Amino acid sequence: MLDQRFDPKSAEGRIYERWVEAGCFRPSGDTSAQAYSVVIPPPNVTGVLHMGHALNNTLQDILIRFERMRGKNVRWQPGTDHAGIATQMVVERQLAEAGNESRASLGREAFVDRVWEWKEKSGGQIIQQLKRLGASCDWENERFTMGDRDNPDDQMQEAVRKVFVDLYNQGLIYRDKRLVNWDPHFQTAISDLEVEQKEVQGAFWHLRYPLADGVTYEHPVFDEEGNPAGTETRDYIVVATTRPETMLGDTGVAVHPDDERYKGLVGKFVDLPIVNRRIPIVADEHADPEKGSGAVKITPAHDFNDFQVGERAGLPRLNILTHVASIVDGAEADAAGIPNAYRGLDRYEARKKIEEDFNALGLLVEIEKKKVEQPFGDRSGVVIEPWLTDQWYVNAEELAKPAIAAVREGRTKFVPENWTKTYYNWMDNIQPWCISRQLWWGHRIPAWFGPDGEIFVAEDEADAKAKAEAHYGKPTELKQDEDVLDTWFSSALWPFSTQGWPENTDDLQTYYPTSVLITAHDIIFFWVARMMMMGIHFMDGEIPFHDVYIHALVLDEKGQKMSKSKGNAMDPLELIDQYGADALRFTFARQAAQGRNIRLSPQAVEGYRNFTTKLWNAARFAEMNQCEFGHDLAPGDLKLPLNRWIAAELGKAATAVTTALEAYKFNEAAEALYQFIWNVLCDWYIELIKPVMNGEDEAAKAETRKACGWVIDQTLKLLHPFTPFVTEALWTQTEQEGRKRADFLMVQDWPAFAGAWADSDAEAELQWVLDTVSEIRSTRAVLNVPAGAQVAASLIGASDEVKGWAKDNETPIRQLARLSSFDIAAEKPAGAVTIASGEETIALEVQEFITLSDEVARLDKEMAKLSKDIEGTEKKLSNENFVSKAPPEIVEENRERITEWTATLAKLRSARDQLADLS
RNA sequence: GGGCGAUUAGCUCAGUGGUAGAGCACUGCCUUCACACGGCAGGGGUCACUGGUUCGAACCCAGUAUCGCCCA
Repeated sequence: MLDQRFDPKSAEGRIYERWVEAGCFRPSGDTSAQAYSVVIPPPNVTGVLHMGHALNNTLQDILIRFERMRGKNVRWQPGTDHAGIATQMVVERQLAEAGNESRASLGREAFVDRVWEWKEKSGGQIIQQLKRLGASCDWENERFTMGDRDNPDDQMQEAVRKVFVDLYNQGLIYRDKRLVNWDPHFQTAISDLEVEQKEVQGAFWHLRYPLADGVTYEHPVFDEEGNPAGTETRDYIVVATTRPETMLGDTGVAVHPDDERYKGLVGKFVDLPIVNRRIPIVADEHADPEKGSGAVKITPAHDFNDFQVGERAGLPRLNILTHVASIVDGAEADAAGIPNAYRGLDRYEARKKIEEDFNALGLLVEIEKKKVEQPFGDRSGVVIEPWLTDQWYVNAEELAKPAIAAVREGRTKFVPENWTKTYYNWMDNIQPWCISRQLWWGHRIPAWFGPDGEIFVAEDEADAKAKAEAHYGKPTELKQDEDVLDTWFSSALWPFSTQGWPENTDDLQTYYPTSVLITAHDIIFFWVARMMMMGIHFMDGEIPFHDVYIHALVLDEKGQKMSKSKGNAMDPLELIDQYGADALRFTFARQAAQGRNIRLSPQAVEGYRNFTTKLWNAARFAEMNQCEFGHDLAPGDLKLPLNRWIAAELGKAATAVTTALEAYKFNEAAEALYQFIWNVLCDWYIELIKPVMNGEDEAAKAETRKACGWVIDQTLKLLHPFTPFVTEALWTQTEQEGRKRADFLMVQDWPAFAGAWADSDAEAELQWVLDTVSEIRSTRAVLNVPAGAQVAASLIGASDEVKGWAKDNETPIRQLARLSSFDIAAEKPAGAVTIASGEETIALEVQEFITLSDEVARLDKEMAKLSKDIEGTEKKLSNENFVSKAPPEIVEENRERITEWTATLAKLRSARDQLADLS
């Protein structure tokens, strides 16, 4: 006997264990079956499960379970990425807390050992959390982007080395000195995507730069109202900057070529104050005449725009900052002519001093407070410095070409389709990808330097040495590059490295390309773009995934992004504790409409928990009524219209779910199931079979027990991808003597009925029963007939077919509508209230319970509505254009409506007239 | 500045050309033998606005407004 309700807390873990033990998550390995593969977007090894993960993995699991049940050879590839900065951060913090030890004091090797230890012990928490969600990943094939600690020949590492070496040999990886986003806190380069532009309170410093060589010019001036007031002679030019300290590195001033004010100054020079550097005034369109004075200082070594201006104008690049963002000292400072007072100052101290010194020199025009955009490191939270360094780059532009083409040609499709634009937009403007990081945790770059700086790129040191010997003509000492690769460099290989590449394994053959990548839009650049580039390049032009499904972001109830700092983050694990994983999953599915974000509220989750309870109780009812589970049924097996009808409804639901899932319309699939289970199966079918179960007709009982058990079995299958735990629990617990469940629900065959159970006769009959019951109930309620009162009813003017339906369904109708009798009559009993619908009439003998005014109101209201509907439809039909141009079936439909409504209206009017007589 | 999206019931949202829907909330009734995490019945909407296309528009087109996200 089933408990009164499902207890997720005690059941979920146990069920999951049983699946794992039975190896249910393994690919079937059936090579005759179609392969279906998905790689998990590998979560960060330091990560904990947040709502985004929960949604992402729920959707993946729904598809995975669905396709597994459809008999495909399914691999859901799990794993984590090694998250260079994040992981290094965690371990450094631990070291500091534990014994005030630093990364530097420990040394590289020992530090990396510590990171591995941390990873073994506490890394990958999120993997355990995914299991609580019910994720049916192929855990036995779990991968880590750093591979295996104890095995330097590990294939995950080999893949990274091979990709690097190959791309280098193909000229697609190179070393270059460019501006990078430098994180002065972590002292490494970071990617554009790890930089967040944030608006903060800042200022524009308006500075006077004196013109060199005694040059002067006429500058327009304005009066207090802002009207032109002639010109004044100036021997200086004003520049505005948000970062005054960078003036130490200025090597030019730019004005717009069309700016009349400064036309005469182009080609002249400025004496840069403080450093006394003579720098040119150049014309460049980067200068915006509308902004500030229209003249901008150019610091090519410390600003991305200025870098380009400098390149166009041939300006030198002067570095003035160290790796911790203080002003340079020593030879570099000598070369740049930086005064001693500035050397070694932190960037913000330098800013203050520049301000003071300009003020003292009378060269500070004003400090204009305003909001400015500043780049921040997303992990360090400090302001990023554009910094000139030697780094390794991937020629992303070249790799992007086939990746763009693959989408243009439809070989990879975005769902919803509008994300292709975002993809193109980024890919079309892609910048060289800086792949080196000044970290210790990561894949060490397989490049060695000779004493003269000659570079030898090779998969291992021996190979590099051999190359060096060939180059120098003798064995030569080499030094490996200190840097590691961007984490995303290895993640980009995920769809093929996880399947055994560079070996041409069976897995690779079978599971690449993957079927679909499921991710959120904010990761298109990180994931999709990079995997596309690497996948196509290294897999002979074969795309890494056929579809890319972009799902919503999960927002809080107010529609705001969840974040720790805002304090509005909901913990998926807490919701799972409270309502069960199934409830959370179903909530996601139900709300995952394409192209729209999800606002999550605990109340919604509670509602779907109630839904699972509803299902549970339906099964409980079936069990209490000796329904038979665990058997097959064919369309001819059912004779009773009631059972044929529910089978037909089930068939429709199954088709709806299948079609929706095939199109990634999770919300439609969930909706179809919700409607079927609650509003059809529970609200009607179970209520309708109660009289059968309590009745005397043993044959009907036997068939209904079979039908009901079978329908619930099929329903469990259909619902399983969405709510795996409660459905599996029901599957197990409804196992009956003599009908053992052959296997877990999760490995059952997906119900694929096509139209086999469609049954228009049964559907018409039951639809009539449902309508009849609803109309009687509604009339009773409107007329305030006491809920418990049993009233006599009769059916008048029905066709023979309807009379037959009425007779066959007399008992259920009586029970559901609370009738003492339901007879077929020739005419309305005196005083009875009538329900008019088309040709037939139902008379309710409720005189003793009702007031005349209620009945008058009921009839008037219905007549008013009908009249309005008729009027509208008549108007439509009187329009010649409508009749001639609209499809005939639509016209016909409208004509039929009029006929039916008119008949009903006439009956209502007659009932109303009789009432008027009574009063 | 560029791109994308949203605007439908009190709230959260479905609905891509043919009589406006769901969940929650709300109102009334019901301790009916699966379920009060429940049942039955109800109330509630100029589908943001303005034009256009069409026999017919929440839906297609153009524009406006407001809000959001991404990129520069």
